[in-house]
Amino acid sequence: MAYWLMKSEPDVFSWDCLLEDGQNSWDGVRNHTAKRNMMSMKVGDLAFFYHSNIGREIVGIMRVYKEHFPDPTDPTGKFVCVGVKPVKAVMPPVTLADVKADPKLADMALVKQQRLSVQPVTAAEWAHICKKAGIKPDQLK
DNA sequence: GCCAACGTTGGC
DNA sequence: GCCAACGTTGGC
Repeated sequence: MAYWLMKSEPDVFSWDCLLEDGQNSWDGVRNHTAKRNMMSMKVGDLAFFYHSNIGREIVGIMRVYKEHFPDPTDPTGKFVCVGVKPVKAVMPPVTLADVKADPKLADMALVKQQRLSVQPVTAAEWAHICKKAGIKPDQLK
């Protein structure tokens, strides 16, 4: 069981779009580190949905329901995507400013590797953010 | 809109 | 294989 954080610009694909669709293929990633992370994902892993650029905040939690497969939007066939489903909204959202202001979260890739769009989250970071957001582990079943 | 960080490309 | 040039991401 691993934890992740995945970024999307909300004017391209938002948390509300995911809710509306019920599920989504996380395609369009063109970075090899992000690709490696997606290839490590297992069914049942949980991920924060982060709105980059506009909002700059964690707005939801989703679950991996389909492990990596070739990204249909990649003509070179080099990149992969995973299937995700929404689990729970993070409301109010946990903002980037919140994360930066919290010493326990200072080492998050979100802060240290600004441009990485699919990144691992440690169990401690995951638990801490959920606690901030008032989300209990049994709400993520 | 600016620009820092950083990934990629291509000449050598 | 190095590195300068260039493109993209994403915070501010």
